[in-house]
Order: sequence, then structure tokens, then C-alpha cells
Amino acid sequence: MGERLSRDDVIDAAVAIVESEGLAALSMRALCEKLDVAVTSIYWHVGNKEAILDALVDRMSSSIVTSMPRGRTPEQRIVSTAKSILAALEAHAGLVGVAHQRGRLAVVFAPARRQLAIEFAAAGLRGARLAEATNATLHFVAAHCITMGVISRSPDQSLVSVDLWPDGAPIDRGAVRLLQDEPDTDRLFDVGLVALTKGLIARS
Amino acid sequence: MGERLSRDDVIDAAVAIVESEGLAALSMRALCEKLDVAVTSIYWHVGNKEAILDALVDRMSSSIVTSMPRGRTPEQRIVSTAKSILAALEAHAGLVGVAHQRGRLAVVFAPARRQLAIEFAAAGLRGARLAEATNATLHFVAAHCITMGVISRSPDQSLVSVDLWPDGAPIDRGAVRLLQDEPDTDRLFDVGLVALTKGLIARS
DNA sequence: CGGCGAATGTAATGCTGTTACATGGGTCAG
DNA sequence: CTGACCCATGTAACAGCATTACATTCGCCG
Repeated sequence: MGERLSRDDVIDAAVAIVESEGLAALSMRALCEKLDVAVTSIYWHVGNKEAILDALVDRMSSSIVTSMPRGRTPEQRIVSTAKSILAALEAHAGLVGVAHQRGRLAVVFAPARRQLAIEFAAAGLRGARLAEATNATLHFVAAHCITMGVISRSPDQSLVSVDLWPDGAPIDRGAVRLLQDEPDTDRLFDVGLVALTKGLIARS
Repeated sequence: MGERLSRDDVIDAAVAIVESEGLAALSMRALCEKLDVAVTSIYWHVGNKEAILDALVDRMSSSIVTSMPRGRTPEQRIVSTAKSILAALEAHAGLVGVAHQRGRLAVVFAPARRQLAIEFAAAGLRGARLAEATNATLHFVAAHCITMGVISRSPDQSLVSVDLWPDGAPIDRGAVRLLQDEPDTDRLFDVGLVALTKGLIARS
């Protein structure tokens, strides 16, 4: 019976569970059942559930590759960079919140932070404004991902619709109709990102 | 022993627990212990833990009052409205994520949605652009709140700092120094909000 | 007083993370 | 070869969680 368990075996199984059944399904018992091993073996090799989550975040961090920014203007390249981060993070949707909880999102964001800073500098920003623009953009992307993660964790999406204008709307009918039903969050991200970038670049 | 339990008693106790010890401390056992009652009584009156959370969200929704927007320009009034929502939500920080999970953030946001739509219309937006600008702004505020909630749920804030520019930075030193340490999220919200508003109002 | 339903309690089930303790298996010294 | 020792695994338990089948009490109404 030389089939000794290794730390990597545990993490591999954990990744498999999270990717197939979601983060909520990752329990120590489910893990040891998948590995056909007693619970305590996991504790021997990895230590804690916290440690398992940390290892998962590490895996995610190292597997994220941000592509080169595309576009001719700084604005286009900033938007492109932010979108590529979003795409990379969405591949590991469930883990973004975990990474954020542990304050390790900064590590994941390091390459993107560099790219964004360079592009904002190319757009003419300096000093405090440059740093704030970079961080605000990253915060925008991170917050969107985490928000999506919170949604996806809930089982039923029973959206409660509200009657916004019971008696007469002071805005045009087209907008009223569009405001009534729940918006597409991906579209919202795009619109917000472009506007945010524009506003950050514009000289006050 | 006429001390019959009522549904409101349960919700009151739940609110007390959440406000004093946080959402994580809200368990059925803690609840019945605080009420000095058996667990099953709670199930009789409220039904489920889900139902309790729903009731908590209701309480939060009805207790949120958004103040009138301040400022002379539409941009100022939009920013003011968004900030007042944020302030109102932060008073019930732990519950925002719950409300969002249940798709009931729209209910909480209804008054703010109206105000924002009016202001964006005053800024000259119509139809789809008006609806998208309104929703993007609300999404920005909600995402920020939820992200803060995820942070505050974690016990230790051990932030891992990364060396962004191991060999030479292509941007000015002041920005480099500011980018190195973790930014103030409140400041980030303000900067992002103003830029977002500016970008949304600006005619493309 | 009888009956009936509303309200409460008892005790259990099955889930979670975690751990004290016992056991097997291999390596190495004497 | 044998005994010591340590690494690795297993058994079984504890404490906490939400939930529920079942029994019991209380109060009201006919």
C-alpha cells in the first residue's frame, strides 16, 4: 500500500471539487471521500481548511495570465486591460471572494496594476492622480467580480421587481421601460468601465 | 405564563444579534438562547432561517432613507445621491450582501434609482443611455458595499504587499510610492464615483 | 366539561470543522 | 533479528450548525 497521500493530491482534489460543484461543496468530508482517505490525513498534510483555501488562491493566482493591452489610445488600452483581468478572474469566479477576504487580491492584480499605471501615465496623469486612477480602476474590476460571486453563490435568483413610477414618470418612456427590468451586468460593467476611464483621464 | 413569543420578538432579537455581534453570529441556537425559548418555537413563528434573513432585509429596506440630493449641477447631485445611498447602506453593512443574494437590492435601491434617473435626465441623457447610466451608477455603489462587506467578514486583515517594480519603474516616484501601499477604499469610492459620473454625463 | 388548534418543548438526524488517541508501516541502531 | 522511533493513516469522538418528527401544554370556544 505505497499509495501515500501528498499535499498536492489534496489540493488537486480540492480544485476539482470547486470547479465542478462550486466552493460551497468543498467540505473536508467531501474531500476525503473523493480521495478515499480518512479526514485526518488531510489535516496531516495540509493542516487546516484555511490552508486549503490559501493553496487554492495560490493556484488561481499563478494560473492567471493577463494579455497585452490592445488599442491605439490609452483609454482603449486601459479598457482592454481591465477587461482581460475580468476575463481571467471570471474563470475562477468562486475563488475571487476568497482571495479578497485574505487580502491577497493585490498579488493577483500586480501585473494588471503595472499595466494600468503605465497607460494612465501615458494618458498624462502623474503622482497622486495617477495612483488613484490606477487603484480606482482595479477596485472597479474587483468589486464587480466579487459582486458577481455573491450572486452566483445563491441558489435561486428570484428577483423581486418593483414598480418604480406608480404615478407618472418625469423621464421618457423608453428609459422607464429599460429601467423596469433587471439590467445585464456584463453590459453594465462595460458601460461603467468606459465612463470611469474617460472620467479619470479627463483633466479636471 | 402568558409570555407568548411573537414573530416580531424573533426578528427584534435577530436584529440585536446582527448589530452587536455580526451576521456570522446569527444562529438559530443563539437566537433561541437570547429569547430563552426552544428552537422549534422560532420555526413555528418565522419558519426558516431564510425567512429570518428575508425579514432582516425588510427591516433594513424600510429603515433606509435617502436624503434629498444636494448641489447645483446634475453631476453634483448625482454624486450626492450615490454618497447618501452608500452612507445609508453602510449603517447595515452586514446585510447588504444578504439583500443582494436574494435579488432584493433593487427594492432597497428604488428611491435612489428614481433620483438618479431624474438627475441624469436633467443632465441631458435619454432612452437607453439614461437607463444604462442610472444602472451603472447603482451597480457601482452596490458593488462597493458588497466588497466592503466581504472584507469586514474576514477576521484578520493580513495584507500581503507586493514589490510592484523590482527593476525600475517607468512612472514618477511619487506615484510609485503611493501605489505601493494599500489604498484607502473610501477615497477610492469618491474618486471613482466622480469620474464615473463625469464619464457618463459627457456626450460621446 | 370536551375538544381542538395554536404554541411550546424533547430529542433526534445529518451536516459542518476539528482533534485526542490508537494503529500500521517503514527506517535505522544495536 | 529486534526493538525504538517517526511518519502516515484510521477510529471515534466533540462541538456547533439547521432542521424536523413527535409529544406536550395552554387557552379558547362550543
